[in-house]
Amino acid sequence: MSCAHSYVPQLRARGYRMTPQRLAILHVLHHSGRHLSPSEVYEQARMELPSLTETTVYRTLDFLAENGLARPAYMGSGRLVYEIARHEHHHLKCRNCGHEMEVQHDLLKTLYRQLESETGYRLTDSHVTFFGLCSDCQKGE
Amino acid sequence: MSCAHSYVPQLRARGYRMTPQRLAILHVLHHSGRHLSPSEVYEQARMELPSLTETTVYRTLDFLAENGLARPAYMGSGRLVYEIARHEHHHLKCRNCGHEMEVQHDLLKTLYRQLESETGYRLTDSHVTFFGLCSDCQKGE
DNA sequence: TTTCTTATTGCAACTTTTTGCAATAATATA
DNA sequence: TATATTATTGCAAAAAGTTGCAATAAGAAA
Repeated sequence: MSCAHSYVPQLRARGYRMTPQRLAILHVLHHSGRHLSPSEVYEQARMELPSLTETTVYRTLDFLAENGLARPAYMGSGRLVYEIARHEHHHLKCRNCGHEMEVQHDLLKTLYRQLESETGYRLTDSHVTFFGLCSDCQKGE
Repeated sequence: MSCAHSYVPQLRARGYRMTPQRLAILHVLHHSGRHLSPSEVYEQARMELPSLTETTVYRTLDFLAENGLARPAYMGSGRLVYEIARHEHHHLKCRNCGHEMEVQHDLLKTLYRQLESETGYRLTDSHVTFFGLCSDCQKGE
């Protein structure tokens, strides 16, 4: 029934369990394909699993992010949103119309290397969201 | 008394007013020199201005950020923290010991240009925080 | 100085997110 | 299949952050 079953092995491998709650939440993220806020996830997942609680949604999203199945992002609302994890990427969002596009992580590789050699840090991850005006909104100025 | 008076012209120029609340909050940010959470700002600013409310702290921090006097950052706690605005910069934080260092914005200039030419966007700003292991914590692995 | 305009604040109610803990249930093992 | 282990959930309460609106006060103008 739910394509979300395909995530079971990834959890098992780390010693975690698949549950109806996680299944429902993964299912919602997987099919939406876009960024969802915790309350959007809650509303949608509740249709499949009415007993689901908000507490569990918050904890599960955090858990999925921690384990690489979901990606958290700050998209400028001041609140964290989540999407299903695919390839590693970042976001570029228009301050005017809200249009979003993905920025491939490869574009940051050079910067990562540069930072590592300058600081001695070994980089593991980052929170990156760029803001600007998309080409359409630039015309309308 | 408060060095924060030096911020008055920046507000006036934009048609805003200086108030005891803003003065107290700017003073706290200015002297701490590090990232503070809204509740830390509240606690400290209240010593100067006991009548200050939390609502005002949230609104003022947002206002100062909006007007370039403070800089907001997501430092991995999931919550927004603020520091007084100096030059434009980003942050690099150790996932292990929490040590933070600044990343000069110049380092991102090339990336900005590259993004602009590839996407057609005109970049205005970004939320950027890098995470990794500092050199000390790498040794201890 | 006094008056006027409106930016700003405080209050109270509300929404969002987090936390501790006891109860539950997913899986390994017998 | 039954039992044991412990990851996971739900509940209730707390903490963090937001919003609408009437009252206040900063600064411009008279």
